[in-house]
Amino acid sequence: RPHFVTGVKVQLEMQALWQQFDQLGTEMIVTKAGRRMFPTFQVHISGMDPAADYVLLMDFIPVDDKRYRYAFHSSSWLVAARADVATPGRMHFHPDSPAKGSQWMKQTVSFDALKLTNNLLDDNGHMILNSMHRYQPRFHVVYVDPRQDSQLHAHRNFCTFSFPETRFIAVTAYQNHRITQLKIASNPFAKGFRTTDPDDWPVTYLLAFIHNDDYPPSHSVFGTPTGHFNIENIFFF
Amino acid sequence: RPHFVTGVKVQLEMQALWQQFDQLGTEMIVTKAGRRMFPTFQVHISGMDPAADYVLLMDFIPVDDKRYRYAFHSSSWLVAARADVATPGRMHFHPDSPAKGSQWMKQTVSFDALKLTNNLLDDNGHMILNSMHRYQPRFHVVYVDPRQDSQLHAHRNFCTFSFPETRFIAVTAYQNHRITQLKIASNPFAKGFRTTDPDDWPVTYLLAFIHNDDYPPSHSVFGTPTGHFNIENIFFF
DNA sequence: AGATTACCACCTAGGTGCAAAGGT
DNA sequence: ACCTTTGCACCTAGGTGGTAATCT
Repeated sequence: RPHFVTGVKVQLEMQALWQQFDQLGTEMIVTKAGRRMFPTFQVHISGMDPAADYVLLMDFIPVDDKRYRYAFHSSSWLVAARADVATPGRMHFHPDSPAKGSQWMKQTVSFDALKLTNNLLDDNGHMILNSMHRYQPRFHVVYVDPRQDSQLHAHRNFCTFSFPETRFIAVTAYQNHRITQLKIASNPFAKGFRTTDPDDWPVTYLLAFIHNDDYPPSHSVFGTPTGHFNIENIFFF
Repeated sequence: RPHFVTGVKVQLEMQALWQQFDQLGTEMIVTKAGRRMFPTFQVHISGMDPAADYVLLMDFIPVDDKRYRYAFHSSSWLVAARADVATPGRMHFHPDSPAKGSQWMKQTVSFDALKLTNNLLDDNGHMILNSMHRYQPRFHVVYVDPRQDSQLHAHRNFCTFSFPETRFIAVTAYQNHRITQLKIASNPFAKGFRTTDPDDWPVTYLLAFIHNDDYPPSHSVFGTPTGHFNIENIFFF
C-alpha cells in the first residue's frame, strides 16, 4: 500500500484576498515577541486516506539571495544588498498533528497559531525570518508510516505545496501604504483604524471577494507540488 | 507488558480552592448555551508510560437519586423530590487526546474547554446535567492499546479517579450567596463584581491558597481509584 | 537615513454575575 | 412559589497599526 500522499490535493483558502495583497507586494510584520500572518495561511485538503495518520507542517524558504529596501519616492522595492546570513529554517507543525485524514479533510486547516519573529534567539517556537527579505511559505503533508522500516519509504511519504500568491517580504514596519490600508480594511483586529465612513475607501481597498459571486471559486486551484525532500531536512535542520 | 494504567497517580490542582467551595456546598451554573466550570477541573499526572498513548476523559455521575431545593430562610439545601429522569451520560474527551504519557505528565492537564448545559437536545458536545441535582465529576485515564486483540484486555486499560471535594449541585442561578461571593472573589472573569476595597472582603472569601506558603501542597494528595468499568460504558452510553 | 523597538488606544472574542422578564 | 431565560455591563486575554523613541 504505497503512495499515501500521491492523491492529496490542496486548495488555498481566501485566494482572492491573497492575490489582492500579492498584486501590491505582500508584507508581513515580524516582531521580537512574534506576529501572526495576515492573511492567515489556510487550506482545504482532499484525497487523503481517511483512516491514515498525517502530520501537517509549514516552513518558509527564501525566494532569492537578496536584501530589499523600499523607495518611498517611487513606491517600489529595490534590491539593497546580498541576503543576510540565513538562520537554520524551522518547521511549524500544525498543532492538531498527527491526526487522521478524515479529520484534516472535513474542515479548513488553519495555521492561525503560527507566528513570525526576527529574534534569532527565539525559544517560543516561532518562525525566524530576516526582515527585508522575501519568503515563500511552503505546506507539507507527511504520511505517518506505522511500519518498522518506514524510513526506507520516507521519500514517498511526503508531499510539498507552494502557492506563489502567498509570497511576502518580512518587515518590522509596513513600507507600502497601500498594503497598510488593505490590512486595515480586511483584518478584523485592525477595525479600530478604519475610516468610519466606508464610502471614503478607495475601491482598491474594498474586499472584492466579499461581494464576489465566484467565492469560493467554482474551479479548484491547486498548489504545485515542488517535489519531495529528505526526511532529515524536516526533523534536523 | 500488561497494566499500563496501574501505576498512574493523579493529583487535583487548586485543591485548597475546591475545598473552600466544598465546605459551602459547591454550585455550578448550567445554561442552554453551555457554561464553564469554576473552579476548572485540573490535574497533575504521574506514573504513565512516557512513550504510550493515553486518552483522558471526564464524566459526571449523580451523587444520589434526589432533586434539591434551597431554603433561603435557613440557608440550606433540602431534598425536594426524587431525581428527575437522568439523560444518557456523555463523555468529555480532553481535546489533546490521544497523546503520549510524556505530554500529559509534563504540565497540568486542564479541562477548561468543558461546558455544562441543561439543554437535553444539546448538539455542541457539552455535558448535559439536570439542574438542582448533585453530581460527582470523574476523571478517566485510558491506555490506547495498539494490539489487535486490545478489546480482550480493555478492562485492564482503564483507571478512574474521583475527588469528593469536586462534587457540586447544578443550578441555573446561584442559590447560596456565599458561593456567589467566593466565585466573584476567585474567578478572574468576575472581577467586575468585586468590591473595590479588598479590605471589605470577609476573611472567608479571601483565597487562602494565594498567601499560603504550602501552595502548591508539599504533600501529594491523590484521588481514589474507584475501580474499573467496561469499555462499552465509555463509548456507547 | 534607515530600520527596529516599546508603548499605546482600539479592536475581537468570549467568560462573569446581575436584574428583569418569562415560564410552569 | 420556584425555577429558567435573556440582555447587559464589566471583565480577561490577546491581535491590530500608529507613534515616538531608539538603535546602528
